[in-house]
Amino acid sequence: MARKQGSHADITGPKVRDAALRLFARHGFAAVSMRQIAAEVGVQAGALYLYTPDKQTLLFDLMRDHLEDLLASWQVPEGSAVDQLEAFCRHHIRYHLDRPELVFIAYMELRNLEPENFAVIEALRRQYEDRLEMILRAGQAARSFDLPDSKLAALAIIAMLTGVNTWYREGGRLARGDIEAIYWDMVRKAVAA
Amino acid sequence: MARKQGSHADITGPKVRDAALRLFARHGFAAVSMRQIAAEVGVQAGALYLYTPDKQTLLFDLMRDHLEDLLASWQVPEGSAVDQLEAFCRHHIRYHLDRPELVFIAYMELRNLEPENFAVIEALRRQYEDRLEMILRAGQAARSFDLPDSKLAALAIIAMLTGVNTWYREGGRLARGDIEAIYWDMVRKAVAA
DNA sequence: ACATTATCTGAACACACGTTCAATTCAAGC
DNA sequence: GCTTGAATTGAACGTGTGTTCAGATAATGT
Repeated sequence: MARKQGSHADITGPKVRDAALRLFARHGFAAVSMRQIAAEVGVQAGALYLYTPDKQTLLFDLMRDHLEDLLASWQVPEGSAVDQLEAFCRHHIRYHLDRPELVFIAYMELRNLEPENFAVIEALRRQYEDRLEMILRAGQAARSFDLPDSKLAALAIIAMLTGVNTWYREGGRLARGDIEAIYWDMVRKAVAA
Repeated sequence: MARKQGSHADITGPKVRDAALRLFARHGFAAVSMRQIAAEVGVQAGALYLYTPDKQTLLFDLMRDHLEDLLASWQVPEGSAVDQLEAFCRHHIRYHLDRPELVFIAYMELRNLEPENFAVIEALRRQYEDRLEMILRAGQAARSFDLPDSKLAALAIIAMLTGVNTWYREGGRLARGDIEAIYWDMVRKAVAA
């Protein structure tokens, strides 16, 4: 009894991705079986292989698309290095709070990637870090920032900002705008000349 | 052929923990089998159950002991809030760089803990965060620090400091003392009045 | 109305999982 | 030298794994 009403590839495909995203984020890639994903979608396990060649690719595609989307979602704006850094910080927080599951997976499941897939993801992440580091270097050249090490500062800032995802809960004590402001305030002071 | 020369419980017990630590850190709890751990120890899988009631407890014991050790390894020293914060930051980096595998597991494998075990670990982590927050509050009361939110600041600082573990490699560009100094510099400025 | 084809099922494959336990081995105590 | 008991093996238990595929189904194009 295949091809029930309204169940087409256009619908099932995204459903598979969504289910995998949700389950991987909650239980971890290794702890989730293809049968669990299939059950979440409402389909038998075999049907998943119409939408992904294997489980590994399912994970890899989620991570790659996430990072490519992150890179595409923001360009360094015109303005001073301070303005650029503020825009970066606010966008980082906003973007990450909007996609907690993707962010979580992209951080936690790196070791479950096969080497060649890992290299791709690593390169994309590096691009993102480099973008921040360029802003920091420019600000340092303009004497707006005082940093002992721009690479470390970039990594430290990203770690700090991404940390928001570990505690933020919808409807909590603070609005997103407040959080952006608080974190931007700390970053601004940390790099200040 | 049991009880080979020199193989006693005093030796095998720690070996099991060490092997589990190493393998969990490298591949993740869910991706490591009891047979792999046993092979690393040089024993059959059944023998592991002389040293742990089950796989879950093996993970939980590693995490609990790590956090209890972390809490025991440092007390808030006498001195100004600034001095206390510096001591905290330097100790945090030092302690975490010395135990990358335990730190990694304690962060990454939280979701593989059964609820009651999770609660224990969560409580220990909270204690550690609270200790930092107390320093920040004291410094704020003394007008040494200017913080919009001491709880967020504590979490942000810990996230930033722990981030060191994601990039630090033995024998790299920077010595540990340099790293401590760089991070402390950023923290100091970030919370400064 | 019929043929086509995208979509899905359900069973099977070979293997791995965590855990248990009777049987075995060997160092130590008497 | 004999008994005891801690340490370990090796096989077994039932269940689950990722993946494949022949066959069934139903919407679509003609």
